[in-house]
Amino acid sequence: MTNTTSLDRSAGIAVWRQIMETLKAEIISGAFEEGSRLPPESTLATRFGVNRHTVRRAIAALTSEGILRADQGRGTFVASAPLSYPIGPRTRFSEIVSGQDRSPSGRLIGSALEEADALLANQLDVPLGTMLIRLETLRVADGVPMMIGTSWFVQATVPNFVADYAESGSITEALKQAGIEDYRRKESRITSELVEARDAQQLGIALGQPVLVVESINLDTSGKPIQYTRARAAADRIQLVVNGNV
Amino acid sequence: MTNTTSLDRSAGIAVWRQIMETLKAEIISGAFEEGSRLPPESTLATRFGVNRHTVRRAIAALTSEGILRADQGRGTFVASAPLSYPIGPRTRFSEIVSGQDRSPSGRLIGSALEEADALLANQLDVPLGTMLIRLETLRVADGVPMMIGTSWFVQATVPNFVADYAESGSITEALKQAGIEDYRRKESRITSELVEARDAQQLGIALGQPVLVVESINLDTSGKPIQYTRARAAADRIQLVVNGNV
DNA sequence: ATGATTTGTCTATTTGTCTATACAAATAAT
DNA sequence: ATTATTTGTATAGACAAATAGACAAATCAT
Repeated sequence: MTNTTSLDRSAGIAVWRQIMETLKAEIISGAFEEGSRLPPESTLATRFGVNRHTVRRAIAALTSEGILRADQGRGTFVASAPLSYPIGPRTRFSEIVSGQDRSPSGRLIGSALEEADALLANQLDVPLGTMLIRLETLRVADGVPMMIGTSWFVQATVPNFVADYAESGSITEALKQAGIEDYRRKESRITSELVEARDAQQLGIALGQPVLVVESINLDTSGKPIQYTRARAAADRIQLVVNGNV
Repeated sequence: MTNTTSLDRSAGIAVWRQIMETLKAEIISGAFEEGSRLPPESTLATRFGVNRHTVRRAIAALTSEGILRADQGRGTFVASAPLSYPIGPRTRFSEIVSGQDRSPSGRLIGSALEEADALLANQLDVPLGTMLIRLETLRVADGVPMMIGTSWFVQATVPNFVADYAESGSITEALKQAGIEDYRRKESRITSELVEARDAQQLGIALGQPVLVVESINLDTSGKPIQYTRARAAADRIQLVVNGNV
């Protein structure tokens, strides 16, 4: 097996982690099937041009994630190559988002109070340190988790928001309770990242998989930002469609 | 001052790199505008709960990427915010990039003739087996590879396309040569994948990193599809901005 | 049973990262 | 001019990461 992945020793990323991620990507991509044996540590060490102990650390990390299992004398095996929901034709992002703020299809999985850092303060156009409400929601379609959303609101403008949202299950409804009758989307910024551990668990996707990240800002009728949302969706389940007449 | 991004000291990722990525994300998001001054190193050090030297290393990395510029005695400034790529019905890469004071350049890295398979035939609304021109282009901004695009055209409608494109470096120009004066975007479908080996090399990113994938169809004035494009961009370099509703 | 292979453990050494402190050099404000 | 602020440079120590070598323990092939 050849080694296209070269290690970067000055990138601020530990070598064992680079090896870990390379192996993980290969397992995910199907280069090693579930139950199959990995090359022995010594072989991997030569392949990556690295000491055996460094490979061992990478393997240890993957073992603690449940991806590998090492048996003394036998070898190291792929324990669980999780897992993709092959849900046929891709769900359209717009279908979910169009119903997003109105139908109670979102599950509240957490909320918190926190102070605005530089990024949030800028997005919501408030001073640093302003108290914000953070809302974590999970969108599910046909029993399959689709999207995790984190929304921030300025606490002062929507004081009783969490309770209202919990009751109605609708952001629109909860905003109405706070006297905000209408709002519109300012813009959405779309990018993509590797999934974080917590999101991976919630979405039921493997670490090392990409997620689509959509950051959006909603404005009230006067143009003041009232909501900043960062949604993460499993990239292999969701496709975002932008029409020409936007 | 709080920071939502907490530092992980046992993840195999150097603290300076985590700080670097946090700052970069904040610059991209617009928390610091181009030309504006960053908080002094000592302030950032307190904010991240870290020694000043660690912040300095993060800043050094961003400086060598051309994102920051540090002046002794004055402060550290945002030199050039990473690129945003707003898409819409009439957006063309070169227009956007030139609008942001970056010099556009599309490099032809390959072309071929091939028959339409089921997917392409459907997208371009032609019979199976129709001869298509496939074009591989690499977009570069300020010397940094931004995006790889694969475009398919129906050969019969643009017979001399490859030569025309090679000469002008512009798809719009090459289409004009074929008598197509104007076109508009029908829709764009956005998703994300793990980068493929060839793309990784062209874009200069590591395997296992995510890419944004934008599939789009351009129509001529009569509504006939003339171009189907599948573009891949390094997710940490390009951000899609969509105005209005997604 | 024997030997080869493979993972597990241990110690030692070198290199990289982060902290701590101090001071120099350039700039800005007064 | 003087002072305060801010970036640049230097040194030293604590700790993590990576290398190196050696050996034990389990498994497999013969």
